[in-house]
Amino acid sequence: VESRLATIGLSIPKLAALQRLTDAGGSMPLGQLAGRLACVKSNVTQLIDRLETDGLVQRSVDPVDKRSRLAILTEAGRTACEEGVRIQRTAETEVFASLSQEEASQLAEIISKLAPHHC
Amino acid sequence: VESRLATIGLSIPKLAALQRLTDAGGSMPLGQLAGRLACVKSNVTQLIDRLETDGLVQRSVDPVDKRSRLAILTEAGRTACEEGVRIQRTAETEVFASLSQEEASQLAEIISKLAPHHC
DNA sequence: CAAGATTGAGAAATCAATCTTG
DNA sequence: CAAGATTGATTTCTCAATCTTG
Repeated sequence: VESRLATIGLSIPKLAALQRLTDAGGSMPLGQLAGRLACVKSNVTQLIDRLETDGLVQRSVDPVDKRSRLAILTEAGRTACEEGVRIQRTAETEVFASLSQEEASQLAEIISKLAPHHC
Repeated sequence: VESRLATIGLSIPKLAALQRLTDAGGSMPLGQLAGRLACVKSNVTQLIDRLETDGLVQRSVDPVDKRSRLAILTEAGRTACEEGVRIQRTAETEVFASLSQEEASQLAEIISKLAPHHC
């Protein structure tokens, strides 16, 4: 997955951030993004630094609360996200093709018990 | 797991390296260690750098092949490994206690299909 | 030249400390 | 003061390039 994403300049953490922004309609405060990505705020600060360098995201002061910064998807960011998701889906399909439908259900049930906070 | 290991100055990668060295009787060439840890050689170089700083491992030239360096467990390294394994086992037992015996078997079967190379 | 290891650069993640704003 | 974000330091990991020895 990683090597294929790299061909379009993305990585798993970068794509995850772009997806959360897309889910939220294109922008989100950095703190909220940290919550969605299940990581620490300083991590998001640096991740957005890199995405901003890539031209996929822009920062802007939150008009409502001036302490907060919004991460905003650019047009290039939107495009990269769509292409990244396509690559990701293809790779996932290949990996899980080795499981039967019943095994997939069992796995889902087991994961929900091992990691209840992520479901 | 990580926070508990941190109380004795270890981390998951550090403990993994100490365990592989213990398995091998106390010493191993760095390249071979990289194979066992399923990572790249440069990664092991740095990991052993830190373990050497901690006094848990020592480097030595391989008498057989002078290109190769051996990572050798110190007494402190052996002790830290034992204590780390104890901490790890306790934590794992707690996590998997939420699964039934049948679910544990199903998980083992599923993992063997998803990651055949690691079994 | 190959194989073992190291170095340098960069991505990713965490923590503690700090700065700004509410 | 508390909340949002950033900075600096450290760990971990990868890759490409290099050095040494076989």
